[in-house]
Amino acid sequence: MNPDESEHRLSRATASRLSLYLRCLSMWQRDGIARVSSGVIAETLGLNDTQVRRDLASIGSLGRPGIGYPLSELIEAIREVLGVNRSWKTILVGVGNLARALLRYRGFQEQGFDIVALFDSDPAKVGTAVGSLAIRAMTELPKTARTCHAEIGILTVPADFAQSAADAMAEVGIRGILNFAPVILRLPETIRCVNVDLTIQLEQLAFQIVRD
Amino acid sequence: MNPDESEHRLSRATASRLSLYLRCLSMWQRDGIARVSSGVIAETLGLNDTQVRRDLASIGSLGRPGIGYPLSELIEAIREVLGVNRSWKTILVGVGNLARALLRYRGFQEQGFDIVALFDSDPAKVGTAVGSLAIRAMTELPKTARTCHAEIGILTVPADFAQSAADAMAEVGIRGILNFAPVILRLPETIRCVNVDLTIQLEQLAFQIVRD
DNA sequence: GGATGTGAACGACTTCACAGCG
DNA sequence: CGCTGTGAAGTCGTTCACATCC
Repeated sequence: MNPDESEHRLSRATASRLSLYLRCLSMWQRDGIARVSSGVIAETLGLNDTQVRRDLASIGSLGRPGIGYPLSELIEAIREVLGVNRSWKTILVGVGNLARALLRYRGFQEQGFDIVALFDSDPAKVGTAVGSLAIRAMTELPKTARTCHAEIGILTVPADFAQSAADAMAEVGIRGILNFAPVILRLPETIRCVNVDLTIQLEQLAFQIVRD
Repeated sequence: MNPDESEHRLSRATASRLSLYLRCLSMWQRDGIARVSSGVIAETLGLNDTQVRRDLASIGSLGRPGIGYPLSELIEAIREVLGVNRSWKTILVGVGNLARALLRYRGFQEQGFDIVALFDSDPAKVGTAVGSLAIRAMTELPKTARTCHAEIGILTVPADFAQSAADAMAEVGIRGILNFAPVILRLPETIRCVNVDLTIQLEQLAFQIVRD
């Protein structure tokens, strides 16, 4: 909005909380609520209210003293800084149970992640479909991914196939990978990667229980 | 090992990295490697080597100058502080595609997370089985969970059913919940919760791409 | 009174620099 | 020389306290 470039490059800690805010703000928007205060957000998520204000202030002065934040403007502003106020063409490699669970979940589509193609190396799966999406052979990945300008790749393959699938993605201009395989991928510096390792999450849960 | 209580209560940041170390250490163990240095671990994971040494020093002086760390002792020590050098009786509620993906993945079992019972509210599923585990009705949860002393609950139900399923878990002595539903659960202070919200992970990926 | 935004204090985490062992 | 462990310095993130505005 401002003419001056005031993108204060927000910290990763702030960015991950903005996603959380977005979750409860969207919920309240469905409930027809129009305004919200930092105190309510903090209470809901178990955070400090000053922290919420700092995070929200870092994306622009949307709040008004005594009033709070307007819900829809706030949601739009957060979606903008997170980069989800647009559509991301997404491909998925490895159509097992996990992939089917992801495809059934409508939250991705709502947040702009548009899954445009599925790939699998299992010949028995190639040619079948999940919903309205056909499963293609890995050999078709380069051409298909390039023609639909896919930028994000979801990796739901077994561990021993993950690196080669990631390499294939890297070669066709994918800019970010959401990796569910429990391996550490070697990727070019230009490609971002977020790992979802469920064993790690369970270990952290165990740690939190035993440390009490 | 020491007679004095030297549990220096490690930070959450350190704990989450210990899980990462465990991943690559286990990998190297399978490859038959016996020793490892902080530099190699740091390089593999894209971290600073001093940080790796600090983390490892915080769980005991296992390293030897000029030599490195003995792999198997290190793995055992990390598993101990994370609380995964034991078995955790685990129940799962909501047997959809995501649950089937988790059940097929053998990594949980290997790290000591022993899934002992499945529950679902869909009468069509109750009575059927996944692998060797029967799917039970939600009404059986209290008795079953108590008799097998379940301590961890995995929640893979649709969003609108998550809170009530979490309440049911809380009532039977579950100490920690791994929640895959995209909702913020209200839980007693005594119950730990780790949320795996896949939309949040995708948003963080988008953010990392656009911020470059 | 009710709520935001922010300098300043505080605390947590990371990295540097280096002593010391193998 | 290679590598660990750690005081000290530096960086980053959180919380307090309060001026300000509705």
